[in-house]
Amino acid sequence: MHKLNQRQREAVRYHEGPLLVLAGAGSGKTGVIAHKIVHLIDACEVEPANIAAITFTNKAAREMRERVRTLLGKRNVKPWISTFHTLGLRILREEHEALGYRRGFSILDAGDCAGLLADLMRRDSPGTDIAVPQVQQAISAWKYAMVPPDAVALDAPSPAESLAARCYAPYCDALMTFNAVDFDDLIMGPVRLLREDPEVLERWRARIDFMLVDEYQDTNLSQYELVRLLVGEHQRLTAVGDDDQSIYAWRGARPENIAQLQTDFPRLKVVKLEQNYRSSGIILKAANTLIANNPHVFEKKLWSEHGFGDKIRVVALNTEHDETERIANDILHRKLMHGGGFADFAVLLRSNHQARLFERAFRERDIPYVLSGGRSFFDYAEVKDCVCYLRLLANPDDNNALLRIINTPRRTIGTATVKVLVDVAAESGLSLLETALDERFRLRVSPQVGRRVGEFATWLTRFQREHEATPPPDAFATLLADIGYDDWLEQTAENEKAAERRKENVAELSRWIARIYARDEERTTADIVAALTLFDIADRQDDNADFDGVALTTLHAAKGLEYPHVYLAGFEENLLPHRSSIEQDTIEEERRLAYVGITRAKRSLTLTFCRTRKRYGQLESCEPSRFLDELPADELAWDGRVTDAAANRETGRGTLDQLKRLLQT
DNA sequence: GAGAGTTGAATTTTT
DNA sequence: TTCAACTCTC
Repeated sequence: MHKLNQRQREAVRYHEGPLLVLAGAGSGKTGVIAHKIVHLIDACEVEPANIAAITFTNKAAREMRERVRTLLGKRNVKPWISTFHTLGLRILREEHEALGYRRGFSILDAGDCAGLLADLMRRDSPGTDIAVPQVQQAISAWKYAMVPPDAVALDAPSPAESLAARCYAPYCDALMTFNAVDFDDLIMGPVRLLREDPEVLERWRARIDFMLVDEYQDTNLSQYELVRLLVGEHQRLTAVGDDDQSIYAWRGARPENIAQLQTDFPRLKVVKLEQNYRSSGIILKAANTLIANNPHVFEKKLWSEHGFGDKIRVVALNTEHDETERIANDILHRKLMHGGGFADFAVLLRSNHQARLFERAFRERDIPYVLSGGRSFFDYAEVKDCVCYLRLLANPDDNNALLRIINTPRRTIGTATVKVLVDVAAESGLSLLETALDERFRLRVSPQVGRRVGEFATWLTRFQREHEATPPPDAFATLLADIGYDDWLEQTAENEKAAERRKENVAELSRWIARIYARDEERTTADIVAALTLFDIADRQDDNADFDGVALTTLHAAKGLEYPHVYLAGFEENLLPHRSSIEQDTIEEERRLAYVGITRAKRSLTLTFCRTRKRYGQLESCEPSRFLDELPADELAWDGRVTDAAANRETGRGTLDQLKRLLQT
């Protein structure tokens, strides 16, 4: 506690009513939340289990848990620290019956849902050129805005939206029959229930004495609603956020939820954390000046006790090729001059495709790097297969899972057979697994086919029954042996190396299952599959946590991280701000994105832009970002022949005018 | 079930 | 331009 500054202490100690902590970048907010949890336990005698601290990502939750554990020392108490979705799952698990779900319901990830939707879209409009993600996003948007299928207008202006509207209800119905939920349902379901059932609402309110919400500016409508409902009249809520770091509006985040707090909680107290412990004075000045161009409900200005530091370098390059070379060489040069590791450097990008050139430049120079994003563990086919088997064990109605594995490993059950199975299931109202053993299905296929499908269904049903009481890790091992999965991986892999990798993935999954089971909170197969799905093995990336490489990451993925030396590449119009944001007039969010990028830097910041860049294989001329003009000119050190961004733009405009005039005459 | 050919996307992405 | 994903065919 003595390590905290006065504002931080105030935020920790105040618990009498609703509190909003406006935590600027690098102001130590995780520490504040962690200290507050401990303060509530120690000084306010709140029951640890009745404290709910909610984050957005598993990573944030893990960090929070670790901080709290360090502060608590040897004491073994467990405040509830989880993501929004895990909180939703916790409620749904206990209340699933009220919402019409059966035991062991499945959680479908985005990929599963996309497949399901693609199917529904094909059925509605064969040969449509509307992309699945578009429809998926529209439906997701309705869900997190709490708009039910029957409230959606079918005659939407755009074809994509009206297709989404037509698919919305069937999509929800399909999930219901599969006894499955998607990620949005994990929030929406509990909200619906808490709204409709006062008794359930009371029960959950009684279980939560104090709520803390991290990254509050990222909450969407249904998440805010969940918080509001659970907090109830006693209003013991601490929301921590920064409206200037809201960069997820495009996926439903409502930075206005921050201002909304004042309306919904008139007694709201506001504490601003403005002391920054990360960056040099010049970097903060740049950040402050830039973000001052956005409208604000609460004014905020970062300051620090660090020195003023080096000026911000602005480098103009001719091509994007020059840009990557320049940055790569610069990193090598600096490392040589000042020592330190590669991990002290980060190249921040607006979009993923910018990364490719950097990868090449880094490889040419043997610069180790870590790329953000990338493939998830669960994208591997073999991992998906295994998870589907587990899902099916927990939830025999999970048709989606059954379709994936009915012929994996090969059981000579082809598409034609599956189609008959699906048709009969639709007619009879049975699940696919039940249909497989049903007379009506057998009459429609040849005896051999009927026997093959029947064998599989019988085996699965029996396995399920016999292993109901088996610890899931053991059941999984037996299952793999029964289906001869390792053999199949070997047979189908292109080479030995690939086979080894795939088998290792399965082995790793087994280890995860064992590890989750050992946590003692998740006992059933359904619990474990849910944990796997919501978890996404983010910890894998942490394996490389001590890997010494340059961070090559998007601005979005860099949020919450910090680096001594930051390069912001592509500081150009049409890239930052992005072209589509200019078109859609969402410049403010782009400005916040630039702000997030700038505030990642501790000691040095370099902004680069190119005069030309290839787009769709065509050379286009570029202008420096308008945000360059919004930075304090005195603190910029220009490198390259261009000395003034505004002047540069003027000349560009002048030439354009001349061209226009030429064309007119 | 593999290989060739075609088509489409290039803004951000966690759960 | 370039790559990935999907489709079609044998």
